[in-house]
Amino acid sequence: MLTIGEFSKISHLTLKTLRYYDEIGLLKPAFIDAKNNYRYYNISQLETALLIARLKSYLFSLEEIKVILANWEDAELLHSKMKAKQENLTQQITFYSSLSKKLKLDIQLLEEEENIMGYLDQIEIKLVDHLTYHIISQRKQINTADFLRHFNELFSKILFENLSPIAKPLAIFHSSEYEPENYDVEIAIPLALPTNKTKVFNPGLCAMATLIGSYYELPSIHTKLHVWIAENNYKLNGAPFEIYQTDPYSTPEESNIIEVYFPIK
Amino acid sequence: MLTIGEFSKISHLTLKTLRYYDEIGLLKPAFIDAKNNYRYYNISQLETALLIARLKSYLFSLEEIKVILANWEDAELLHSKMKAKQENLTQQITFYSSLSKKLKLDIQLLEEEENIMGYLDQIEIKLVDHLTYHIISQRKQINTADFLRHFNELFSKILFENLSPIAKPLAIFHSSEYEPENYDVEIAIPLALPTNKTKVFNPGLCAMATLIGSYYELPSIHTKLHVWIAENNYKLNGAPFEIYQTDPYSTPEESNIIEVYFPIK
DNA sequence: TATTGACCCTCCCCTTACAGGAAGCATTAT
DNA sequence: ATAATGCTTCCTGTAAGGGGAGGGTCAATA
Repeated sequence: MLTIGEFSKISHLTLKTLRYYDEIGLLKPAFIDAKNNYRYYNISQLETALLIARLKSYLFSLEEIKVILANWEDAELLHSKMKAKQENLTQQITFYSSLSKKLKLDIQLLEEEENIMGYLDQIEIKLVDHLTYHIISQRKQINTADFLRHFNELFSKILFENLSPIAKPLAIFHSSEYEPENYDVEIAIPLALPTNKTKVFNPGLCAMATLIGSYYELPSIHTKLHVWIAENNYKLNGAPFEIYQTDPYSTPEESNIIEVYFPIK
Repeated sequence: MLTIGEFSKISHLTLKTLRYYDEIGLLKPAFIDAKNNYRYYNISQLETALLIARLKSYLFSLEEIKVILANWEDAELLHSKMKAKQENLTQQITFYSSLSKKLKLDIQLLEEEENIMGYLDQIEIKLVDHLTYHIISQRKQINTADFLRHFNELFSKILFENLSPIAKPLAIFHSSEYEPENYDVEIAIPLALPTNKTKVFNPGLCAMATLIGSYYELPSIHTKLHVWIAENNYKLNGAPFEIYQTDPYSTPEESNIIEVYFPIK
């Protein structure tokens, strides 16, 4: 039997860590003296501690490690978890690599003594008096991560019912705040002929900017439009919407073209 | 002036986030109505929000971003921070890559139906009745991260005073628990002749195992030794120590050779 | 045997960057 | 007038412990 101090010394886990592992049930001491609450560990628990440390070094969470330990006999589980973790790691690596690239570009900009926010000045704004469309649409509260899925849902419906779109698809944003997991969005497709399922979409005068690239630049476009609207003494007049000029499903992220409209007066 | 909801919609920052940024002083609304505490933002603050989001995407902490914003005129500061962050990122990438490699090896082991802890069985333990040394030593509370630095300190002292080592350097561990930032370690070098600065080091009978590879395998060695000592009915008899057969400074981590000794009886 | 120093315990607060929700005003639309 | 939004503050929770306070225990020494 080892005291917690001895166990700590051998396993290279701090006292705090050992007590915490006890608390969350990851590594409970083999024996606890009832009268003074001293923790005592078995020699064999040292190997469990090693295993935990190894899994932790692979960035498993303690919760995951607990599950793995509880099913230690199940080699298949361990195997799949490790496979998943490696997949995870490679994703992290590609994520960091692309970040590193972007950062490098910004550093270059800085070294050429340009402002890193300079790209904002590249965004052009046009006034558009928009056409009237007959649209078929679905309005929903969605998670922004599932946006594409909902898009495709409507697409297949159109195809299935043999309706013919007359213009690119669009999305209208009704949310009154930014809530990425519960976004009030209306996905719509303009049709050539009005039916009992279509409605009229007539936003009137709009300020428009074109976004080329990843969706994550969207706040820049919105900001730019709002600054422009304020500077030119217009007022917002209805829900903003976007028209997708390229298929967001098959187009690589960086060459997406999205037109962003704000109805104004 | 924009209400918090409008600002949220444009900037794609949630209400929670905006209130939090206000709280920590990262992005304070331009105006707060004193009678109802409503927050109102300037249009120009949208660009600040964009900047914050951009820096955040580069994994700067909010605290770092605050510093950068406070010194926005200082282009040199921004440049150095970004350089540092990129250095940081490349380190992360190499770290994840090496992790991924190790993980891959373990997955292979699993697929060959071997236990991933099997390496423990490879560790051989020998009984050694150790020689007596005259050592010159320094005992200190150190941070394990600075271990090598302290080692070199003693080395240069030896060189400077023209003393001749007779055996490899060693370290004796007196800590009663594992405390990586405050580790009670005695670094020692055996000398040929006793002087008034040396003392006798005579650990007696020891169990010994050799660690080849990175320091982070040390808990395995300790565990193995303790299991062995318990199984063979010995008892610990003094502070464990390590003898460095290779120069930890110039040897690549994975081919380090360290002998780990536990005095026993 | 008394004491001292080492060792152990529990409990509470702190960390990051918010999310979730409750309870209660304020404003706006119908 | 009423209802629906919108805004506020306040509390709790997250992962994996670290830091420290305050107090009980153990083993070796005087």
